[in-house]
Amino acid sequence: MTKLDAPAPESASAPARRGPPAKATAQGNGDTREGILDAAEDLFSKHGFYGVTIREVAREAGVDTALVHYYFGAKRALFDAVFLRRAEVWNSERVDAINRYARDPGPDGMTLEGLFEAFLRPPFQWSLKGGPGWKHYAALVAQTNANPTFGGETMARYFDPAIRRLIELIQQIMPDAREVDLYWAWHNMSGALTLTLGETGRLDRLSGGLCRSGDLESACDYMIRFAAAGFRAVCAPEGRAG
Amino acid sequence: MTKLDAPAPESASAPARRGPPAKATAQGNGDTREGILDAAEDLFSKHGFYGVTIREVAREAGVDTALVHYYFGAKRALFDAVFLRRAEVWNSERVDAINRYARDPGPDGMTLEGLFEAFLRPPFQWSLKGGPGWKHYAALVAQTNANPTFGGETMARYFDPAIRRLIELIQQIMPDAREVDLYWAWHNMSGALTLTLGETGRLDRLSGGLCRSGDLESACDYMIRFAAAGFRAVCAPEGRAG
DNA sequence: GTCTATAGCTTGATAGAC
DNA sequence: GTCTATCAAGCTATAGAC
Repeated sequence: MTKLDAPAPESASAPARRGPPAKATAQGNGDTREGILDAAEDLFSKHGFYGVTIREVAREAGVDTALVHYYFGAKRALFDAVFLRRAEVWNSERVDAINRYARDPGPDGMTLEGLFEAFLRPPFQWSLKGGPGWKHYAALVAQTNANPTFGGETMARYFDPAIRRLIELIQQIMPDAREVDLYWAWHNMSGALTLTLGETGRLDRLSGGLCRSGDLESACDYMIRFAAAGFRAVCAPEGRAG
Repeated sequence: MTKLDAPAPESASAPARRGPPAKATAQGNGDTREGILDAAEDLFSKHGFYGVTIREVAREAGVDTALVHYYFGAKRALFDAVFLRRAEVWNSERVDAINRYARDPGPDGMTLEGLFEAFLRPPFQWSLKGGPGWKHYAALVAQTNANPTFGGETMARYFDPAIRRLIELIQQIMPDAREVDLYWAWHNMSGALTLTLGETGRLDRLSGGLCRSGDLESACDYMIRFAAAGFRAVCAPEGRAG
């Protein structure tokens, strides 16, 4: 069982490593570190933590296995480093977007569609236009969110505050909504978001090519309309609000 | 890369194994075989294919590792056997349910809510009351659906026909809906279903205990209302139908 | 910083006694 | 059918030269 238990995630007060730099230093070769993270991000997103070996990461990064340990220590620390690298920008950007929208929603005031547009578009845009790293990261987040073992603390620390802020703003639009309904509605939306960002290709096959998993522009448009209607149905029955 | 490539799934024309029984034989001890499948199902659903070792499966099943290979051959074949065991009953039951509903929808005719109730309730009920094996299986399906590498062929073979039948019946309710819209709407609903059946516990933490992942009765109720409204918004804009 | 070399262990799978 | 015993290969991680 030992191996299957989730290895201890990066702890706040951990010594973490022996001597090497936790981040790229001024004189040090930051490219090597970033290259290892890129390779690990790619592989972890496709095969999961246990489906990737340090050797494969090293090979894809074009470095030696010892170097991976030199920079990141244990394998789990490498995973956490991958996950953390983009977590903050990912979430701060969409929180900024909904806060901007709340400040200046336009003449008609805030709508669920407008709010979701602000909240969802950034991750979709990163995935589409941020380069392959961001696409891999999106898939990694999707996979991690669907897995109870990994990233529990990290997901909660970085992602939950963003979601809570979103729900606060939804409450401004639907002041009579019950909180429990809001969370369940979010859960439905979150599942859709997760599956979409994974780009598994299942929809392509199911639809006989009619839909493409990679068409994230469409996916985002559909999700906004689908979720807004879903929230209204679940949180504002009998025309209470919304 | 070799290890990471998806091992060949159970092929239709494969010899598969050397001598041992592919299924429980009359005189053979079917309990052992089933016990191995139960253990593997549990572990795979929690840690994924690469996160589980044959030794752990054997230990949890209370048998020797050699016996696992005796019954199932390679590790991937064991995974496929786990996945296949409940796939047919899982899907045939929900297809039967929607077909029954389509034949006798009640006085008001078919509704999206009624159809989704018929389609969604069976897997939720299995997960709630079918014993731990069914709960593990639900989580395994959820995880597999979200992963591009595994179960591609198996998922398509057993699950896609059921979904296509569901979409056919939705088309009877919303005859003017465009097919592409129906598939994208399904995709949103599928993501919610997947995340819910995984019971990851993320929602419990996010909501501060207000919602419980294990409360599948509520989860199903919410999903039906959320998805029905979502389908209408996406597939029947401007009150075309539905 | 980057490498070679290797320790120390675990893995999937098999051979063969019973 | 079930076990013991074992193999070859692969793994993470480290020590130490440069």
